[in-house]
Amino acid sequence: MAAKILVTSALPYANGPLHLGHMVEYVQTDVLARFMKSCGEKVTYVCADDTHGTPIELNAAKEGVTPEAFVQRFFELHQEDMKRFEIDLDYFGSTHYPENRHYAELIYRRLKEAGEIDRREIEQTYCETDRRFLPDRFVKGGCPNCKSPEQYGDVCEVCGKTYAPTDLLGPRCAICGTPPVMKKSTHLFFKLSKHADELKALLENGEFVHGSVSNQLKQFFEKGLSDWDISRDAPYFGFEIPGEPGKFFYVWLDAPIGYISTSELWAKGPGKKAGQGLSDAMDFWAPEADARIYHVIGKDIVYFHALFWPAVLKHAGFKVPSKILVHGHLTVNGEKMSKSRGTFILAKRYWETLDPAYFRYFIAGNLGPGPEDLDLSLKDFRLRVNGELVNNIGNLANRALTMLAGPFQKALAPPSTGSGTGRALVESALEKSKEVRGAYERMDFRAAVKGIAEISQSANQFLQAAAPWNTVRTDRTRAQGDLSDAADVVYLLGALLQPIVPGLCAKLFEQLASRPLTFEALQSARYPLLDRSRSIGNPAPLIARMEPAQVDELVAAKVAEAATPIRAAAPGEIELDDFAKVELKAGKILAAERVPKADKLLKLTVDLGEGEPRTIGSGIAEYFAPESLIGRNVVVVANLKPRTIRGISSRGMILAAGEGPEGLKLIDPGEVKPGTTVR
RNA sequence: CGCGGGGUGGAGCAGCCUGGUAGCUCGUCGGGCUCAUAACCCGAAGGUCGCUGGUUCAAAUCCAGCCCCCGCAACCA
Repeated sequence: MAAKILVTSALPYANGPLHLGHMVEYVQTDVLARFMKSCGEKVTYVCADDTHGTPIELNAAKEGVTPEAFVQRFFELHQEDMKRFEIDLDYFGSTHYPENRHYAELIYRRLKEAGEIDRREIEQTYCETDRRFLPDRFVKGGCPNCKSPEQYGDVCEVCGKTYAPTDLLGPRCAICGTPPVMKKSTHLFFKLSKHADELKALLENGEFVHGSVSNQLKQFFEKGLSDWDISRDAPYFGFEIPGEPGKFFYVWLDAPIGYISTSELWAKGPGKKAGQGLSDAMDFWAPEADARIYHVIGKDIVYFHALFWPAVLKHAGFKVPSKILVHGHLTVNGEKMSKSRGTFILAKRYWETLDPAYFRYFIAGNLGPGPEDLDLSLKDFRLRVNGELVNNIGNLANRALTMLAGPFQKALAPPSTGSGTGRALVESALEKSKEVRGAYERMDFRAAVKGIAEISQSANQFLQAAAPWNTVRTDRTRAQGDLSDAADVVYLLGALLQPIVPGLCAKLFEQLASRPLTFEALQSARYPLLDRSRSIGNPAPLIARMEPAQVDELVAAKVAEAATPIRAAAPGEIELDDFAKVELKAGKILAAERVPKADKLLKLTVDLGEGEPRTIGSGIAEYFAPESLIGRNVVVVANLKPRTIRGISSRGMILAAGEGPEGLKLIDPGEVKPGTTVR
């Protein structure tokens, strides 16, 4: 192993709160970092907020605050969530810190000196009203391929065709609606295309990424790598490029540089651990540094981390990461997290409702070494965590320790005084713990958890066979010996589980009145593990069972929350006049059809007695078959400001009641003439 | 013919590289036990390993073809 290890999680974008999908990544990284620390490695785990780019700049402007102030709010929230989930970060920084500017400029300068930067004039869409160049996603128009309206400038969501924003039919600025013009601008490019061969070689190296990820990346080489545009024109929230007034570093250039600047802030900061003697980031990042760098990321950003990033680092004279650990995305109840289903679970909502130890255990228990998605099926979640962590492991500790505490006044027995099989139990558990360690080492946490659960089960079986609750009446020495051997296994489990559920293990060690057992100590550990001349502490249940109602609250709470914006927008009481502003009319649905590629949206044609029927978009496709709606009488908010949703110009809103998957009921005014005012 | 991942008892997964009794956890059913968090332990039922064909003494495993699901793109007035 190298002298130092730097572990990172991907930097969360500072324009929203964290959700459970983010937490999967931080849990995974944290388990890895804690495991390596337990092995005695010098590990530093850093993360930071990613603060730059057009979306943040625009969102801040929308709220009338500076981007700095906008970003600061999430900086606090993100750290709170991390802390609640027991993510043991050594440092949490920001890509807007001066240190990050320093490294962004340094890397740029070195790339430039090495001849890696190309200057090219390109033509881009530009909005004269907003006086800004428009990123692809900020231009809307008709798809040049299938003619679907209201598509973004990079890809058609209906037919899947990719194109340039200039190809759009009737393009408009997504911010103000003005048709953009083409305008020339000089941009800076990193000559990525030169480096295809060395990147290919990097991917072939089996350690860098998981096999299925390198397979996925191979397609980029087949298409040929393009040079990478690393500059953006003002206005932009980011760092201005030295010597290039009005040009800023593209957010994806300076975001990963946050890994470097944050590691430096850790090295120099007050949070620095004693005795590690680092002066700055180059102790990790110099090519010759005796260090390993691990990035943990989601599968959505592999392209940046496995291609651009190593090439930039290498040619700027930095160390290339040792490994990119890619995880899949989190689904809830088998589906993508969804706000309308209430399964878009914010981290805060979770920790307000449930102990993060459950989540950490479950996620670790499902994370393999590859980038597969993992599902938080709420029922499985409860059953599995209750069954393994609470009933098997937690109860093992409790049954062994309470009996030692009672009849034996917390005294442990000398080794090998039990029924004779206890020593074998501990020794086989120690043997098994090597497999667990191996699973951790190859980052297969699922296999590690499985091994841990098996050890716990074997100890439960041992107790069941030894039955100290019987032998205590006939052979106290034997009973105490057996219980002490079981306590040894509990102690071992504490070491094995510590990376996953650190808080619970801290309690466990306290109950054993023993110092935390580490993987490092385990290397040379032999029976007996506990100092048998000592007494244990006060046993108590380590973790409570999850009740169905608690788990349901995760989702139920979210359904209420999703509805909140509507309620919050309204004052507690309204005047009659306010209500009078709402024009409710009875309508009859004449036609209903699905909107391609939108699984929640139906396009309805509704007769409101106006001669011309209206088109109304409604997010009810999950609840109603289009055919079943035809002819239905509904209540429509008729004077709602028109809005375009996925290419449909929606003029009105259908009223319906009901929450969750059980169903949604349309409000039916009965058989009245379309256009009748509802009052 | 875009690319990648996957299809194994009700659920989630392992096994496949290096062919040879199909395994684990949860759930279900039955029994045991009672120290412990209404728990713990044991046993049973349940699978033509997506389909078709091929190689082989032998295929979940190797080969060919096909089918299906998921992601790379979103939506929720």
